[in-house]
Amino acid sequence: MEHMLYQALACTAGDSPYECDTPAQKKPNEPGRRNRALILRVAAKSFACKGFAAATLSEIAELSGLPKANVNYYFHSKENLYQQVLDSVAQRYLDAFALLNPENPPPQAMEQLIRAKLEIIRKQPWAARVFVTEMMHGARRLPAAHAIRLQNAIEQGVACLEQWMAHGQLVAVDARHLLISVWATTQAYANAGAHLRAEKRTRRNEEHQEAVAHITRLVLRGVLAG
Amino acid sequence: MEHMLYQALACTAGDSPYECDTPAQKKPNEPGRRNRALILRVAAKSFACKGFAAATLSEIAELSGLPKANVNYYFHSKENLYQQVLDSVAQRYLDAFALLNPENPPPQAMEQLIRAKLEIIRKQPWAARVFVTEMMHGARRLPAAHAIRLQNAIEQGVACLEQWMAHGQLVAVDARHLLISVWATTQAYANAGAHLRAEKRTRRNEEHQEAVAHITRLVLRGVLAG
DNA sequence: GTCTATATTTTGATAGAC
DNA sequence: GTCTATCAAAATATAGAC
Repeated sequence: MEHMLYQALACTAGDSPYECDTPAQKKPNEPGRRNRALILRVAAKSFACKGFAAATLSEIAELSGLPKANVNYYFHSKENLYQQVLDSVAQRYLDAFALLNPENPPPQAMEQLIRAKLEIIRKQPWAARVFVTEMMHGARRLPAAHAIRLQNAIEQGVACLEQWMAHGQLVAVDARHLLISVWATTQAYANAGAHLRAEKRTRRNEEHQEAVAHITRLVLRGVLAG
Repeated sequence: MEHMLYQALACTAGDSPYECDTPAQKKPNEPGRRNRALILRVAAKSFACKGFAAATLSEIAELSGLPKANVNYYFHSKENLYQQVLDSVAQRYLDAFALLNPENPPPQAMEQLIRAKLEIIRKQPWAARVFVTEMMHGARRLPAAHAIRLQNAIEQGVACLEQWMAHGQLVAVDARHLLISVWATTQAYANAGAHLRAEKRTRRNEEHQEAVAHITRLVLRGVLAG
């Protein structure tokens, strides 16, 4: 049952005005190179806002300014396009969980985890939401390789928390619950902040730092030993 | 922007084996009475697992053991069926937020809120997940009356938290962040617990009490003054 | 590589017999 | 009220010209 934990680490929120994950970079390489990237960004936003089933290739093509058949030509199928969106953030999540390393002191490690997770959402808000929504629905479309690596990363994270508890560095609570709390809180905050997307970058950075501070304080005060 | 908060208070997780919200009660009233209830329960599960767009009336009808046209006859449209699922839990959520009352002492009030939220999920796990997923996607299908009442309930909750902080009963943090943390943590825990549904009821009650204790401890230790 | 036109499938909804 | 058969719309995917 432990291996089910990773499906529970998900939480998302409402849409917001159209703006893609990364600004369109105009590198006139091969002709299709730019189109692929463009479609991928538009698709991330579409899947994030509407979900896999409700999003349509027609709309993705239209918003990309390309004919519908072009999308199928580049990505072959809706399912594959979706999986490539997942691919574009999966590694970041693995790296984030890897921060829970028994070698590190708990307060810093957990703050780094929170910061890393918020950073993912700041850099790729739409793909990140697709990712957590996918986990939320059982991760059935997540390629098996990613799913297994994620399970391992999460189990290692739990083991790390339990080791800290055994060493008296954390209050002894259910490590799974604690990890869930951290995941859910960061994601929920990110979703609340997503509505502020239209504002200035400086404002967003302020919000971001504020969130790291608040979540870290809330979690660490609740669980730090001594 | 404050009124957007309620869209962020959402978090869900993976599916689990088929089992509906409430056991089928066999009251041979009017012929359609039982069918309506049956369809509603099956639909809640379907919408919860697949989302509005991916769920199909055909499958809902099949799982209900009824012909497809019967569903349309009872509920007229997919949209209306979905809204009736939302209706079946909306009031419980309003009641839960109402527990944040400045008259009450913060620790008890917040524990009651956590307990109430977990209780909703325990009684109507599928409808509850449909509800939070709906809020997560912008609450566009939530009937306007419900949406307005929810906004008010949430704003009153935030005001209550801020009043407690002003009186020094809570550490002064961003009240919105705090409410988000509580919502996200309870929902995430509930989702993690959803996988244990197949087990004995006693085990589930243990899990439930354990969750209330853990979440309350985590939140209150992090935020209680003094 | 790019795009127009189309085939195939699926779904929500209804018409009409019983 | 209940159910079979069907319609109309929409979406994925492909065929094939350029």
